[in-house]
Amino acid sequence: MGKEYILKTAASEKISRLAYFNIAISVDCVIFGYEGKDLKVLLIKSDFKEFENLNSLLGDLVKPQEDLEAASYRVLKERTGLDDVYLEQVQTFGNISRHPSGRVITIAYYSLIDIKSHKLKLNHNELQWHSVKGIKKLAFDHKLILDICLNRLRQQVMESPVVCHLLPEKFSLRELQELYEAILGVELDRRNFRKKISLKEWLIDINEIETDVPHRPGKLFSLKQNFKRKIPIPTYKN
Amino acid sequence: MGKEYILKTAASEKISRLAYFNIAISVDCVIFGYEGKDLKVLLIKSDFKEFENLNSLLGDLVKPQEDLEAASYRVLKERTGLDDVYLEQVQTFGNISRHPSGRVITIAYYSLIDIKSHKLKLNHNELQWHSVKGIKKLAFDHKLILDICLNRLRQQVMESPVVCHLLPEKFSLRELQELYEAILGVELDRRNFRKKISLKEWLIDINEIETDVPHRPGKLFSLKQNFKRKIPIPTYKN
DNA sequence: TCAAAAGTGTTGACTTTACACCCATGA
DNA sequence: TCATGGGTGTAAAGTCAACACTTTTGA
Repeated sequence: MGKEYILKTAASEKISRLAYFNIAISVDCVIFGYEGKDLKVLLIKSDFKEFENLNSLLGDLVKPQEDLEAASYRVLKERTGLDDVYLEQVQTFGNISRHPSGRVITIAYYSLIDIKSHKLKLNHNELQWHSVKGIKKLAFDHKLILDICLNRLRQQVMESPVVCHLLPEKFSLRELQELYEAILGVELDRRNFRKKISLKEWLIDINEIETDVPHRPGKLFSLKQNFKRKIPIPTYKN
Repeated sequence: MGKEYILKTAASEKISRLAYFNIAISVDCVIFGYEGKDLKVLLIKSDFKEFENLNSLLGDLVKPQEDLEAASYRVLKERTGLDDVYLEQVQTFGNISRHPSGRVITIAYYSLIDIKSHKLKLNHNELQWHSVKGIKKLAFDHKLILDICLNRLRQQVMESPVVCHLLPEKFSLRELQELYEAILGVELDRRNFRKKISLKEWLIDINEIETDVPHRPGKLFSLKQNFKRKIPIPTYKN
């Protein structure tokens, strides 16, 4: 059609986009932990009057010069003091009415941390671990975000050893099995579970055994180095 | 710690967030099609001087009052004239340097459309179908986005019948198998493929047969109604 | 009658599940 | 010596992969 196509330049685009500059971007982190055979999530009491007495996920606005992952890491670091954490992007939520103070699009990440070995600075009692099972209602659309992240975690459990990040560095196969059972909400057969795990070759036998258990101690394992942290995303070359 | 927590209200938040209002949001659609036993993607010649002579995905900025899915549908509608399209969010890309004109975070969707039965209004020759196989380089980080969407599509192929949206309403099992082969890049055994598909119970036998084929015509099938469009996401109640 | 694809079952290999006993340790 | 979980193998069921011939249609 007769329309002329004039090439834009970065500079001209910058100007024409001003009309769109009233959307805010945040990240929300579904921080999973595991303790007492129970999958937990770290929540904070909402500081929004609209959601008084409800908990919410941990999140923050993304800074103009900050990558999305960096923002998530910052939230984790600020809230838990941890920086060696498994983190994965799950989904972006952007309904126009999801936030009472205006248009806020949020990119949801889940992360997996070991509650016990990193005693995190729960710097005030409004920040606490909650059993995932017991959570009925959260501020904003955070219950939906939690549910979707939990689904993602469940999908990943059998395909990748990421869930080991919920356990201490060294763990027994029993602990790992209990973790799987907590995430999936099913009971697993011990022999079959061990067989399956050993076939995957995710773990190394570190030649140590449990201590302080009131029964025969089990062998301890560690996640192989190459499975730690995120599977690298394909790098981008142009 | 001694810090006082004052409840925010929507109104006070709105003001304090002004500092963040210089990030733009876009959606990019990886529009897959299928023709001549080849998986294709709809690309447009980039109108950015920085990417002269490169193609890019179809996308647009999200309007302040527009849901993310709505923005993707709008892009599809504007570019293809279609509005009954399968659409799925894949991932969000937000590296600070991914766009030459400033901070643009993009939410990538893939969509599946049937090239033949909806002759789309390719309103100028800068908008064209390209074989996915032959694409080496695209504008921005669009090659990365394409690769990740293609991976997602490949994952979905065996778990869900969404790929049928790439075929006409009525199709033969041969056509479906060829589509699977094109997406996965492998050859499949005809008997095993048919067995597997019939076990899934995704299709209904509509009691029609192919016409205009120079050989014995095959039976035609249709995707069962409940598998059309997106699997509904869990609704959110608070 | 030829060319082309439709339609259809069986076998062996492999994977998954169900299941039970003896062992090592701490209390 | 008891209670607790550690550690291990096998058989049956189910799933997956490989493979070939007859049928139907149009040209």
